[in-house]
Amino acid sequence: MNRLDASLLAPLPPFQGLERAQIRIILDAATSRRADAGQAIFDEGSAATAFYLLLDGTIRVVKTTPHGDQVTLLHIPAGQVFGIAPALGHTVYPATAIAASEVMVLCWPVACWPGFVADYPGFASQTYRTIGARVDEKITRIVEMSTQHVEQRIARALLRLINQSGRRTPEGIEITFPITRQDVSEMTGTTLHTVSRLLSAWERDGLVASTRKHIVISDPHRLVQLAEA
Amino acid sequence: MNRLDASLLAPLPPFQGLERAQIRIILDAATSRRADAGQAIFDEGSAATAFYLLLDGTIRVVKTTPHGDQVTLLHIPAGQVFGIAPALGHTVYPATAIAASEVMVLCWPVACWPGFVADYPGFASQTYRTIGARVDEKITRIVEMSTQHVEQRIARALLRLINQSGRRTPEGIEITFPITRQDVSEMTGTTLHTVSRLLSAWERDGLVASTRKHIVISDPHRLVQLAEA
DNA sequence: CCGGAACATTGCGCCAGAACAATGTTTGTG
DNA sequence: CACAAACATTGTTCTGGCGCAATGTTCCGG
Repeated sequence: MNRLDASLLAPLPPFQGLERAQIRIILDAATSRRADAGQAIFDEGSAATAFYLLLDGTIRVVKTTPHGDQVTLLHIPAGQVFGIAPALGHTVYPATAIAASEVMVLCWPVACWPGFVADYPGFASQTYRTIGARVDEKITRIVEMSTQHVEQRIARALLRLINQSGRRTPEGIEITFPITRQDVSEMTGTTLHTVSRLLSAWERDGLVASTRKHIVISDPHRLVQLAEA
Repeated sequence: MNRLDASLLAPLPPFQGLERAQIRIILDAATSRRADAGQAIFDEGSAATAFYLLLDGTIRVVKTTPHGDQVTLLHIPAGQVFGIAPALGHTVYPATAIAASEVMVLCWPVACWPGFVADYPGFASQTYRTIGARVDEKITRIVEMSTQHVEQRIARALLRLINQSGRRTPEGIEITFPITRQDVSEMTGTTLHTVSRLLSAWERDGLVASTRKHIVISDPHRLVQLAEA
C-alpha cells in the first residue's frame, strides 16, 4: 500500500483543524482502494464493516427492487464521506455504492468510528451535516416526484448534478462523470425513452449538448426556468 | 406548568438505563405543551430553537411547495423524538410538524442538545437510530414512487401506518388517528379522488372499512398481497 | 477493419390516473 | 335544529408519458 499524503485530508470539512499528527494517525488506519467505473464499492444488504471517503471520482448510490428495477438515490462528489451506515445505527448497507467513473477511496473499519467521533472535534458534526444535506435532498426528491412533471424533474436532476459535480467549459457546464439516459431515468423515476426524447428536444432548443455518456448544459438559466415552470 | 412523572421517559429508548435523578434533571429542563389536531408544533423555515418528544398522539410532518401543494413526509408515533434538526446541522426546520390528533409534547431548547449527547450514553445513538429509520423510510418512498403504481403505493402507505400506529380491534387493525383521503393522497403523491375510488373498491372487496377520517384494515394479509403485486 | 455490444433515437398506440365537475354525507356550531 | 363547512363519492373526459418496437450510432476488442 502506498503512503498517502496528509494534505489530502486536511482541507476536508470532517478533518479540518486537526493536527498534522492526528491526520497521520487517521491516514495510517485507512486502506486505500481504486475502482473502475461500474465496480461496486459495497453492496446493499451486506454487513456494514467499513466507512469510506471518496478521494477522487464520483460514486452512484443505487438500490435494486426485488423485481429488478434500479433506482439511483444520490451521487457523491469527491471529498465526501459515504457508506456511513454505522452512524445511523445500521448494521448493513441500505444501498449499493457503484463507481460512476474511475474512483479512489479511503476506507476505515467501523471499529474506528467511535474513536473518530470521540477524538476529533468536528468529525461527528461535519459528518452529520453531510447526512443532513442528503436527507434534504431525499425530501426534495419526494416532494418533486409528488408534485412535478417529468420534464421538471429531469431538469432539476441535471441542475443538481452540475451544482454538485459540474465543470465550467466554454460550451457550458458539463457533468464530470459518464452518465447515460438510463442513469438519468433511474434518478427521476422515468424511462430512458422519455429522457432521450426530452434531451433531444432540449438539444434542438440549444439548452443542452450531449454525446454518448456525456452531457453539457449549454444554457443553465433557461433550464432553471423550465424546472420552475 | 404541571409536574411530570419520571416514568414517562424511563422506558423510552433514548432515556433507557438512566438514573432516576438524571431523568428528573431532563424533565425539569423540559417544557410540556398540549395541542389540538391541526395545530402546528413548529413551521417549515422557522429557526430550529427546540427539539421535541411526542408523549401522546400522532404528529404529521408536511412540506408545502411554493405552488401550494402539500406533501406528507412522515407520521410520528408517540414515544419518539422529533424536530431534531439540530442533530443534522440544520438551523431551521426543513418541514412543518402538525398535530394529527390531540397531542402532548415535551420540548427542550436546542442549547440542551450538546449536554444530552455528552451526559447520557445512548441518547445520541438511539436518536440517530431513529433518524436512520426515517431515512430508510424516505428511501423506500423514493423507490416506491419510482417503480410502483398508485394502487401498490397506497396499499403500502396504509400498511406502514398500521405497523407504526395500528391498534388491533375485532374488525381488523385500525389507524389510531384521524386521517382523510386527502391526507393519504399527500402521502402517496396522488389525488384524493384516486384514493377515494380505491378505498371504495377495497371496501367492496372487504379489504378495508372506513368512515369519515377513520380507516380500519380488515384484511391486512390481502392488502400485503396487493402491495406486492 | 469487422462485428458485436452498449448506448441512443424515434414513431406509435394505449391506458393509468389526473383534471374537471357535480352531488352526497357527516359533523360541529350558534 | 338549521346551516355551513369539511369530508367523501362517483361519473366523465382527457392526456402525459410509458410500453413496445424498430433503427441508428458509437465504441471497443480481436
